[in-house]
Amino acid sequence: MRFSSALINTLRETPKEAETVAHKFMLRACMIKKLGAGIYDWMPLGFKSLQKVISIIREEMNKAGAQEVLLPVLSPAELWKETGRWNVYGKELMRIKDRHDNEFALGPTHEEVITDLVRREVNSYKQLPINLYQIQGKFRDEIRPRFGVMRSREFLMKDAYSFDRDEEGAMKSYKNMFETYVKICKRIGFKFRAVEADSGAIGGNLSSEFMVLAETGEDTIIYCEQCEYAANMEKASFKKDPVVDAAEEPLTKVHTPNIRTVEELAAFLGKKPEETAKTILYIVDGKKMAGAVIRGDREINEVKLKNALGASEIRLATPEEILEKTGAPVGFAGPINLREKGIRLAVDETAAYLKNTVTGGNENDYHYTGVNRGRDYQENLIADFAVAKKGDKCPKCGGALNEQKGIEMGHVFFLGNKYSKSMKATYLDESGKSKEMVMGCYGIGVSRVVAASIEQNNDENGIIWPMAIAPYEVNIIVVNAKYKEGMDYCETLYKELKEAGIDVIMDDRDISPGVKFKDADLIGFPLRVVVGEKNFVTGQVEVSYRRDPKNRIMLDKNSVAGEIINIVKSEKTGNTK
RNA sequence: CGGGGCGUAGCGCAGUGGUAGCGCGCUUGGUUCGGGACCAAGAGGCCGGAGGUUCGAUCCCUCUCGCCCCGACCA
Repeated sequence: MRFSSALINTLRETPKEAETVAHKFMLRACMIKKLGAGIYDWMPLGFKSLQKVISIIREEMNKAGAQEVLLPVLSPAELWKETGRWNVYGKELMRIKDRHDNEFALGPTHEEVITDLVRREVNSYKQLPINLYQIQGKFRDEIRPRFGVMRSREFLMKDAYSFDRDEEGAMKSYKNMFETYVKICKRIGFKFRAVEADSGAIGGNLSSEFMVLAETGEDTIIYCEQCEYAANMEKASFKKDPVVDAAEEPLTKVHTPNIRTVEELAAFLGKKPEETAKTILYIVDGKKMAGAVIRGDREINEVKLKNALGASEIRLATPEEILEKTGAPVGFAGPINLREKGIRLAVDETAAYLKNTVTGGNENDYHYTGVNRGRDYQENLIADFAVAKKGDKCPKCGGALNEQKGIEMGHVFFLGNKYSKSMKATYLDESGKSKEMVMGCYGIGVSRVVAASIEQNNDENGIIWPMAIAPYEVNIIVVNAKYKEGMDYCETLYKELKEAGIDVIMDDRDISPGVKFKDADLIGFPLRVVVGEKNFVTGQVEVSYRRDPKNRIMLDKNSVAGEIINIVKSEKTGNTK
């Protein structure tokens, strides 16, 4: 490509909407243009990178034995009603009606559609296992689209679905995809980490997220400094403190006027926050109230709590609801006599074994001391729903846990029979018996991958593309387009590289050299060839890496093509230095 | 959904009750040519939309649409 004819309008100033590094540079480098909130045009330069990501994913998926399909974006509401997700998926599901008032969803993911396809086409154990995937635009009506292409309402996704005869086979498929994702991340050049994750609206009970490590990531990863344990904060657990054995004290009601927070309460009673237990009231699935008891110094992880309660949605109860149901204002809820008021009681492991703790009295201005579970109150369930944080102990080895931010580029799920059951996706085994297929599903946010890569590879001047997904691998800069000998040489070099299969762009624009250098840095082509008159008259041409701009290598003009071809080929096959 | 903010040229911004400017970018000509050069001449705007007040509105008022940020976290 000649720069002079490419649609690359770089911007000197950052459009004000951009927050993150990747978003800023993608806009300035003319990779994407905004059409609306969370809706973007992919410009030629951005699309080239996107296509390279697509190619890598496609190659690895094919190598893993998956078959590519293309499913419709538009899917009938009936399919979603069959699995119940028409309601469960919530407002994030984009819904439309046709002229006959029939309802449709714009696919945010395709479990229903693929399961429907497979139940119609696959009937025999001989056809299993099978793994089908597609690369396609997905639609999600995000609460708040953000960071450009990182969280947008329409985005490109690779989604794959595996169908197996049994759990054992499905686990093999899952591991196969896990390994494939590792390969994809490595080829793209990510610094990443695979972590245990919550399954969210997709379902299933085993899942791993592939996190690209970056400060601007929206997810927090909890990992162990000593062993392999790593989990999304939504899922992460930690080793609980040992149970302290102490003689049970009598239950005592204490007047605690205007004492509402744990800090106030602990100070008032001369105790530490971890010697108290707080009770937080939730509304489960929009109807019933539930109480969650946790140690005073701990925070509730609502994702874990929601799972423990078997709920699809929970929210904090309002002060009015609390007063009406418990008879006490906010700040005085406690587990004692709560179940008698028809409130389900979940107790976190941090609070379950506390001896002689302090809780709310369910009465204005009163708390209890000397509270012991079993003697003073009975729970519906004990579970782990506390937030794990930096400094906690690893649940596997007891080592110190630490935190870091990450961008979720992919997610693999072991689904089990969630969809095959509700949608009756069955096959006949050797004995003619009908059995449910066991499924897995595997997603990669393809457009997000491009942004995540930039987030991980940049400096103050712009993007630093890894060779594998750079829009162009090499940029040839003619310092002065009117210098005929230099220009002629560049033309020859350009053709030679192109013929050798190198993705090359030549900046042949008749503008001052500073602009060309600035654009080269901003867009971030991995390799730069500079042909300037002063060097060229002595037969020298300068080559440099974007990632190491100060290191300029002077080459004989006749050896440039060969060198470049070697560098690009070796970097693309993963031999990066 | 709650709170805050912003809509004026492609991008970044000024501005005024009498229908608009600046910088960058763009076009043309010329001089430059190794880190966003210079001179000259140009093109480009229903001042987000609708209604109202007014002799007159981009400006004041009302509504609306769009966009951005923060929050939707606790006893």
